[in-house]
Amino acid sequence: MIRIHNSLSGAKEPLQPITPGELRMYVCGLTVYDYVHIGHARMLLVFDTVTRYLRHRGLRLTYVRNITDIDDKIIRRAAENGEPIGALTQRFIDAMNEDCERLGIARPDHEPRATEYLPQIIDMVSRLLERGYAYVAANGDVLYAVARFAGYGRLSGKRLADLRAGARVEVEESKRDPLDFVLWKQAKPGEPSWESPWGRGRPGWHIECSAMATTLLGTHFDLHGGGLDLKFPHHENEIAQSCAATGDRFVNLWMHNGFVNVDEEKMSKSLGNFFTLREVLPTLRHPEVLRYFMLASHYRGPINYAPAQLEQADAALGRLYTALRDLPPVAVAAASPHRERFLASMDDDFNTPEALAVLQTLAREANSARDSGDQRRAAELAAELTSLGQVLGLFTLAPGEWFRLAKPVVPAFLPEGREDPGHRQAAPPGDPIGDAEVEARIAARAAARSARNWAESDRIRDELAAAGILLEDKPGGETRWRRA
RNA sequence: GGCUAGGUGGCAGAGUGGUCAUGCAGCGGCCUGCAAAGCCGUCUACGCCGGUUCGAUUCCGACCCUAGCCUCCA
Repeated sequence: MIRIHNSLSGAKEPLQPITPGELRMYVCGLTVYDYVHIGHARMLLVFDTVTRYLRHRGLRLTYVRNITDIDDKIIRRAAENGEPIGALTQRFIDAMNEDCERLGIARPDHEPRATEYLPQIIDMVSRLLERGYAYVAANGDVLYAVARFAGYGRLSGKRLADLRAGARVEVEESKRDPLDFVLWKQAKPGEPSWESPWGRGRPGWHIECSAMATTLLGTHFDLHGGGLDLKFPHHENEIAQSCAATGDRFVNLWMHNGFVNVDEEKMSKSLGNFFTLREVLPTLRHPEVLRYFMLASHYRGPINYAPAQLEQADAALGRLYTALRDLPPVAVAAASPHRERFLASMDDDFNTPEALAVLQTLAREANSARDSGDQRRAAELAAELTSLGQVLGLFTLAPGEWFRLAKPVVPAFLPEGREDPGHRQAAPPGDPIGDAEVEARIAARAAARSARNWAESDRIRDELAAAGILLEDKPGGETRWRRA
């Protein structure tokens, strides 16, 4: 049985699909006005893992991840760039898709854009007005009347009185309650707008998700995810809107992924401590390193982004690839204690660190079997390792390919006014060497070795090492190499 | 101020009322011409103070500390 932590109850709950064998999941995606950063990547990877695993478990899953392509920041950024809004959003949607492809993140089944759902949004706002959950304010905006919704605050564990007391924002006088939020904004000159019963305007952020989710997945579906920062107020508001408009339950289970921190602080634009995938990926041997790094921590906890940690992930993943080398492909056993432990870990609220521990154990046992000469057993364990790792999106490379990839040498990139967090990597002192040249020098070394000329043999090895090429002499006399 | 998560060995990071996380780094050994990789062993961790218990890192209470949310944010 799969158990998932539900933010609504604060406890792990058994996953019970509304329709047996079938799941529907909505995840709040990105507002597209800039490149994807590591924090976004975590959300994308977490729900990619959830998707992969639930499907691996034989459930049919419809995965919806929206795109917010109209909002204040987009409008502002487009104006700054002197770029049409549609061009800006399309540019960053394309960039996001490229980034996802590099990371092996599968496209959702549906990727609705807010601007394609105006009729549904307007319809939902109308219903909220009809049912008395919304009102037209003096300035023409349509607002949600938070006090009308009995369950408000349940998801975030907040009480209306506490929220009002803690309000740190100046209250707009048009609001009846400081907590009321905008469903429909009146158009301002020069801003994109759509016709509505309340005049030209554009939708508030929260209503977009309610409209897209209920349109694509129905008024009651299984899972809803997003970053922890969306829990309040965005998801709280989604619940209020959707339940009030449809009278249905909306979502059974809410999942929230933790933040990516830098120096124990949340990665965010305002702190200037964010790193985009376009900056980070070129510092890694392969995008899988980032995936391994993310999987090595539980999805709900915070993770601290630091190059040293990515180094550790590189080493740990490299160890797995090492165990897979030079073994013949064999069929994967249908059942095994390792597979059981892997599934039990993942069934327990997607405990990926525990699942990775299973993979590492498989690697050790495969190496051990190989050491004791049991190639057959080693191959079986390696096959199992590969198959389980692929459930998590690992092992997209053949083992041999991994060892041909070098950790790249990149210049440091420093956000304004910040210390170098350690991205600068020293280039190997020697010149980079191509594969053919490496092979030639290894041949020369083999000749020296057979002549028992250890001085020459070691000289060649040191020379290669200086250029980032590491050699391993196998028992049969064959030498294999990898890039450091 | 209100609310919510946390504080685990040199580092990262799971987990559990009483033999094992796991990886990285270190140390010793095996293997190797020497290495590398690998294997074996080792390094005896659970913020602080009480309580419950035969026994607590794990349960309860207080305290200290950290982060997050309460404003846009994955």
